[in-house]
Amino acid sequence: MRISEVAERTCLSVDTLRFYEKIGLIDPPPRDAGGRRAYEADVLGWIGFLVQLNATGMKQADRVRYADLRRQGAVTYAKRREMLEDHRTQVAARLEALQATLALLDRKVAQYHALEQEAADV
Amino acid sequence: MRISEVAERTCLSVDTLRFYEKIGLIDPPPRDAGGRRAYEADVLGWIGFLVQLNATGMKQADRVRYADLRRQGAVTYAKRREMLEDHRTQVAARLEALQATLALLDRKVAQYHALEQEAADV
DNA sequence: GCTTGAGCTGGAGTGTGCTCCATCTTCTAC
DNA sequence: GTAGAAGATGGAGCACACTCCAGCTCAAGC
Repeated sequence: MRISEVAERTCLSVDTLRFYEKIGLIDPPPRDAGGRRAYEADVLGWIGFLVQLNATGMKQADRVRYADLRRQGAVTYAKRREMLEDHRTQVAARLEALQATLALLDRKVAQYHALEQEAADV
Repeated sequence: MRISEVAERTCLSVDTLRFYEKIGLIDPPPRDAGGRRAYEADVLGWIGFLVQLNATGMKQADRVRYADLRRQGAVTYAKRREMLEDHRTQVAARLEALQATLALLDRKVAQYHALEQEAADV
């Protein structure tokens, strides 16, 4: 798979993929005869997971650390599990905050509806 | 209330409060005899709401816009309600994404537990 | 064989949202 | 009345996570 195809399938840009490789999030893929990156299909799952970690607020430095641990294989299972458990805690907290804000927004919207009605009644 | 007290109560820094004032998120408060900001207590609720909007991903430019509308009074009720409804939609989407990731993290953690167990059994 | 487009590299630039700094004034406590 | 903390201002600097650029190579189609 060429880099443009990976970009399309992951909804990342070509530049971002090269950037992720540069900082160690993605392993350098093999190259074709012309020196171009030739990705294996299985990179898509990994990138998808990275995107999800990113979207849920895991910092780049931590994602790099996780990628490093993954590269080291089975001996880092426990450390990787701990990282994911920590992140889980963060995500759960953010989830609660988001739910609280959702409720607040609903109250505010209802308030504005009432105020608009009042103004219209005058 | 002096700026340090507002900072403490809102968990924002003094610098951030002055920055928020500069970009129009907070109205310039009256000053005391020595030229220092003397905040009214009711600013705390507003700042708390701003913090919540920020924490749930509303952009600074949009918060500034909301603050501007608020400053204009009752004639902007409908616009403000629309902004909050739009943000509600965003928050709901992020909530779903977070829930999906939470489930994924749980699966991954369970997988790692199993893998660690396997490794220990060898 | 020439054009066009994709890809390559190293490095500079960008937007967001603060955060820090130098320098000055003012208040409080001793 | 002096030291030291807190506050003020304008502007520079920073961290994060990309994003873009110049200048080059390579491959495929006409």
